[in-house]
Amino acid sequence: MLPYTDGAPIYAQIIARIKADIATGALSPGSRLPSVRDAAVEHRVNPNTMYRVMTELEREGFIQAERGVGYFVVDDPALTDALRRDEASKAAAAFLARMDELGLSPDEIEALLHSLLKGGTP
Amino acid sequence: MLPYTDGAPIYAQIIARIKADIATGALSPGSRLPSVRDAAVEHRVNPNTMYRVMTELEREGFIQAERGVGYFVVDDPALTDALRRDEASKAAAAFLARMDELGLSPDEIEALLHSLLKGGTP
Amino acid sequence: MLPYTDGAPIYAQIIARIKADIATGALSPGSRLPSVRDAAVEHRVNPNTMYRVMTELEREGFIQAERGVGYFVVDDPALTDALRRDEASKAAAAFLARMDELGLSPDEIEALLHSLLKGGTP
Amino acid sequence: MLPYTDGAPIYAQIIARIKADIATGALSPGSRLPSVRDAAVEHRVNPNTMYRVMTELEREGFIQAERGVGYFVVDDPALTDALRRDEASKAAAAFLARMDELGLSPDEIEALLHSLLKGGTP
DNA sequence: GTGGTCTAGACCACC
DNA sequence: GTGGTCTAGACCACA
Repeated sequence: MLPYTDGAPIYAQIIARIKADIATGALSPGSRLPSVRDAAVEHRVNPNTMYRVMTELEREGFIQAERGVGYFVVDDPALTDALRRDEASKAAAAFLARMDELGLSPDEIEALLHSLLKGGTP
Repeated sequence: MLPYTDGAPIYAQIIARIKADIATGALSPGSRLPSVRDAAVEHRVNPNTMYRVMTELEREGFIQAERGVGYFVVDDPALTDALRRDEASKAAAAFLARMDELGLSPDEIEALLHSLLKGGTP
Repeated sequence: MLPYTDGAPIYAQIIARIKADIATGALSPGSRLPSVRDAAVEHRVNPNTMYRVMTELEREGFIQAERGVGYFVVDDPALTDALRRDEASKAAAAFLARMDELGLSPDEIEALLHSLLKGGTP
Repeated sequence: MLPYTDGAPIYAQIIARIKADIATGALSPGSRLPSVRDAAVEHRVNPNTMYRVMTELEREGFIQAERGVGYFVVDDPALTDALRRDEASKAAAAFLARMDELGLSPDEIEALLHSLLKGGTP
C-alpha cells in the first residue's frame, strides 16, 4: 500500500478507496474487512486513524461492525448500486474536466470514446 | 511539487507531467522551461535526473536545447496537437477501463456523460 | 584498450567504435556484447558512461537489451548493411578530403587506386 | 598538440606528421621550422627527441640546418612531389584496406567515390 | 549563469 | 550475476 499524498486528509482518502472497492466489487457484499490493526499496518497508518475510517463508513451505512468478529461489507444491492453510480459520476466528471482542459469539444469526446469502444481488443 | 510514488521511474513521471502540460497549454509553445538545476530543485530530484528528462523530451522532439540559454518548448502546432490527442486518448482509455470496472454498459456511459454535459455548471 | 583523445565525447567515440565493429562483422549479428561493467573496465570508463553507450546504441536500433542477460547485436541484415555503407561513405569522404589536401586530381586518385588494386599482394 | 599513443615510437610519429605537413604544403618549401626547444614544448616531448626528429629529417633530405638560425624546409619541387605521392599512396592503401574490411568490391568502391566526387558541395 | 560530460558509488528488479 | 535508476559532486564549453 502506497503512501497518501493527496492533500486531502488521510482518513478521507482511505474511505474513498474502500468505497471505490465496494463499488467495483473488489470488496464483495458480505465479505469481512481486515482487522483495524491489520488494515492500519497495511495502509501505514495509525490504528486510531483506521478506526475513524471504519466508524465513518459504518455511520454512512456501507459496513457493519460485529463485536468480537470484525467489520463486514453491508449486503444491500441498492446501496452498492448507489455507490457504483456515485463512483461512475465522479469518474465521468473528472474525465470531462480533463477533456475540457485539453480543449476537446463534446463531439470530439464522443468520437474518441466511440473509436475506443469499437476498436477494443476483441 | 509533491513526491513521486508511482512505481514508474521518477524521470518517466516527470516526462509525463511535462508532456501533459504541453498538451494542455500550461506550457505554451516557444516558452522557456526552468533551467535543469532549478527544475531539479523544484521536483526535488538530482540535476542529472532532470537532465535525463530534458534529454528524452528533446529526443522526442517536444523541447529544444539552446546551449547557455535553456530549454524551450518547440513551437510546432502539429506536434502539440498530436500530444493533445494522445493525452486525450490515454484519459479516455483510463476512463472506459474505470467504467468497465464499475460495470457500466456503453449505453449507461453515454447517458451519464450526456447528463453531465447538459447539466453542467451554468 | 587505448585512451580516447579525440575531442569528441568519450561515449561518442566508443559508440563509433562499436558501430564500426558491427559494420565490419567484428561484432557479428546476434552475438552478445560484454556486460556494461566489463566493458567499462575494458574501455577504462565509468559504468555509467558505458551504460550510456549501450542505451544510445539500443535507441538507434543496433543492439538490444535483455534484462538480466546482456546486450546483443541485432540480427537485421538490412540494418547491418546500412551501417556498412555508412562506414564506407565516411571513410571515402575522409580519403577524398586527404587527397584534396595533397592536391591530387580525380584522375590522379583513380590512377593511384587502380595501380594499387592491380598490383596488390598476389 | 595531442599526446602520441600510437604504438610507434614518438619520434617516428612526429617525423610522419612533419612529412605529411610538408606534403600538403602546411609547411611550405623554404619556410623555417620552430626551434628544437619550442617544438619540443609544442609536442610535449624531450628536446633530445625533437633533435633526433630534425636530424633524421635532415638525413632524409627534407629539411636543412643553418647553424645559428634554425631548420628550413628544403625547396625542392621534386622532393616535395615525391613526398606528396608517398603520402597519397599510404592514404590510398589504408583506404583500400578499410574498404576490404567492410567487404566492398572494387566496383562498389569506384561507384562510391564517383558519387561523392559528383555530388560535392558546388 | 546555461547545457553537457564524466566519475563514484548506491540501490533496485529481474533471471 | 544482468540491466536500470538515482544521487552527489566534479569539470568543461559556450554565451
